[in-house]
Amino acid sequence: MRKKDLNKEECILQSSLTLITTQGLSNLSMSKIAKASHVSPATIYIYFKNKEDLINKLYLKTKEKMSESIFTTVHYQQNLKEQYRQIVTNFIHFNMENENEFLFLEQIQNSPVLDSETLKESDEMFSTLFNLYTVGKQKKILKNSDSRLLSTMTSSPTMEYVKLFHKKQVEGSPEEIKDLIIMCWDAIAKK
Amino acid sequence: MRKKDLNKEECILQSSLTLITTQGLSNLSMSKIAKASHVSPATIYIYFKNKEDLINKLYLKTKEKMSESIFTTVHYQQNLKEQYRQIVTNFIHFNMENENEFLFLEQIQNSPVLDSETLKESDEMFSTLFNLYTVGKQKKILKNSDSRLLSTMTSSPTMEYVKLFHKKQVEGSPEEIKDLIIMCWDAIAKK
Amino acid sequence: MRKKDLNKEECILQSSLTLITTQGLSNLSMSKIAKASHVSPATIYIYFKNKEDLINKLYLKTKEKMSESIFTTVHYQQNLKEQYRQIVTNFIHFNMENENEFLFLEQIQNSPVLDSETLKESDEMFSTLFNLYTVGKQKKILKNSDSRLLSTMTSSPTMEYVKLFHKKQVEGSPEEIKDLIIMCWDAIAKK
Amino acid sequence: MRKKDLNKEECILQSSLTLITTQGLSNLSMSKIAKASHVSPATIYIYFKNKEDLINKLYLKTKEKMSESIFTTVHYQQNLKEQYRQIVTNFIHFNMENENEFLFLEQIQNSPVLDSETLKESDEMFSTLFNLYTVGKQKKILKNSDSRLLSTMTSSPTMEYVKLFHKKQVEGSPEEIKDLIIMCWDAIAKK
DNA sequence: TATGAATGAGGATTCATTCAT
DNA sequence: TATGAATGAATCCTCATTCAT
Repeated sequence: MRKKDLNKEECILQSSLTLITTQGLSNLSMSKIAKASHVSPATIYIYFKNKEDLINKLYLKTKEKMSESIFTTVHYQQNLKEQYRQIVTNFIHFNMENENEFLFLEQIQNSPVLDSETLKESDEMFSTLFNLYTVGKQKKILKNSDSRLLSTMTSSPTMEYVKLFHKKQVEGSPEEIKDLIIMCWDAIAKK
Repeated sequence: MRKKDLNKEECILQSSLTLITTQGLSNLSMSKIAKASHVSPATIYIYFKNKEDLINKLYLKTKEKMSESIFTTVHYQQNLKEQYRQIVTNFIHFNMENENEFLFLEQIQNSPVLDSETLKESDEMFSTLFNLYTVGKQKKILKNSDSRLLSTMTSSPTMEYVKLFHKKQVEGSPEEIKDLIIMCWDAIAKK
Repeated sequence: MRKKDLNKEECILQSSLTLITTQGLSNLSMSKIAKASHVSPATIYIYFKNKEDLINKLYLKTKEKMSESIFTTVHYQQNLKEQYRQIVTNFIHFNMENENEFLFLEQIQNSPVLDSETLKESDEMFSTLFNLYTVGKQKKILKNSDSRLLSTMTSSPTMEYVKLFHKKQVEGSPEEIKDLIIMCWDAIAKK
Repeated sequence: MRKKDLNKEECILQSSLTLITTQGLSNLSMSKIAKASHVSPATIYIYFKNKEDLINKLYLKTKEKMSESIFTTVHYQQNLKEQYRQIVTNFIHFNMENENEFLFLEQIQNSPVLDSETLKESDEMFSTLFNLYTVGKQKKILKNSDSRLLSTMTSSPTMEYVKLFHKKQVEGSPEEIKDLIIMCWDAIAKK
């Protein structure tokens, strides 16, 4: 008996990602995925319990890829603001360099297809960032708000910025990005 | 001859709104809307060209309702920061008091079903706010960023806050809201 | 109380004819006719019992128009062959000059929507021609076949010729037409 | 894995043929076909791209069946007139013995659902006959007309004859058929 | 007469999923 | 593991026709 072919699973996920970004989440169908992956519809069900499961796994995989890209180059011995700066910079670059992943995440973020388990796992990947907020609040560097609010204060404008970048309505220059990050920091930092 | 029944159109839109917030945009179907509106599927097509048209019109109607609620009580003779405070307060309250509308807008904001014409019309409803940003930048009160970024800097965290409110994870007290708005202002104001 | 507006009936029939020739009989719908005639769907039902009735009446009207065009200029004092020549020439010219009517008749000829009453009425319009065949057989000028066969022997190749003409695969010159008619005559004439 | 069931495809085509001849092409629907074939509507789409494709394939299959029946027993060493006689006799018999196929072809011949590719393929099946016309013209046996006209000169009256036969308005006796074929030959033969 | 609204039934097609191999 | 066939349910939408005015 053969092992599950990881390449095949990978391939299915990759095709799904592309289909979602090109045709929209609501136009995604299992048979389209099958066709795009050069695989039988039935095969997809070997790797994924159902469509919902597939999408949730794709979400997790994408978030994981992003999290790796964001956190691995951070120097945790540096001060908090500098860590923040590095992380957010990485975040912006990841989304600028991976348009497919960016478009996918944008579409899926508020979708009801993401189940709570998935959302929890996803949050855990970004616990580093949440810790940073918690510590920042303890050290009286950051405003004493709910960490989710502090988090949005950064993620939303940066995502918006990247969207403008992909629409070529914004340059994406280091200066611009620096300014953006400063703005975000100001929003969460204690005055 | 019979006249178009405005109640019927209203009813269809209302049912759609409810269905979207309870079952999700991707589970919305014309026959479900028909059933919920106690109307034949064919009747919907008298009032709306197709499903896309219906959703776009629902979006516009909702945005219009919101815009009215937000802008009508603003005192434009007051200074810019105070105007901002009033608008954002109204915005938060509208979304707290109209959970259905809030949930709908959250789901639809990044959806590809919204056509450019609709987005343009929607933007025009909020031109007041954009003018405020423009003026603020001219008066050197606000940071010199793209207005869409300044806008996101406010809308994203407030929407996030309202989400937490509906999940009963924040209080929604006047103090909390005041703090939130201050945080938003700090993010966009020149130091 | 107003009279039925004959122009309106005429207009509905005309629109139907055009719709059938441009979009095909199977794509004809009452609402399309209504739209094309600038009339309410309900209005059509004042003039026609139903869709079938409309089509049958359109068929009769078209056949009548054709029959008038074909038979009025025939000189019945002339000999049988000359009468035949005139009639067939008129038939060909009518179909060359009225492409819409030609295309309509082609589409409808073998359709089951034509009821027997309509077919009978239509046949009666062309009784002149059938008489000609009967007389011809009596006078031993024509072959002693069923008149319907003799009739087809003429109508089919001439219709085919006109089809080629409208497809611009045939000239439509008087000589060509003369040859065609000779061929038809040879097919039915006693040797 | 399962193989495509040729019987199923055959069955779908057969059901379609019957439905068309009994209820008319315009009353044909995919769900009716599904029901008549004891198959899910979705299954039809495994074998045919869509309704149009199904009809076109049914047309080709029917024409093929006819072409086989017409041409296989012809003795091509015999003279042209004799070949013609054999072919036309076969043609008439095929249509007399296969009423369903006959009625189907009559309905579909001038229908716009037949695409040009199908018509081309169909023509190629009958190239034998066209060659015969071409050779006949070269040998000065046949009139020098467009082969499509010569062809119609035979097919139309024979089809009409068969129609009368099925309506029992004509005997179908060998003598009648012989006379009919003579009439057709006279129409195309050089005098 | 004339009409726009209204509709249940049905149109073609695709869906997510399972079956049989 | 892998698959193409198979499917009932669902999709959006249009139909011919009638209603109420």
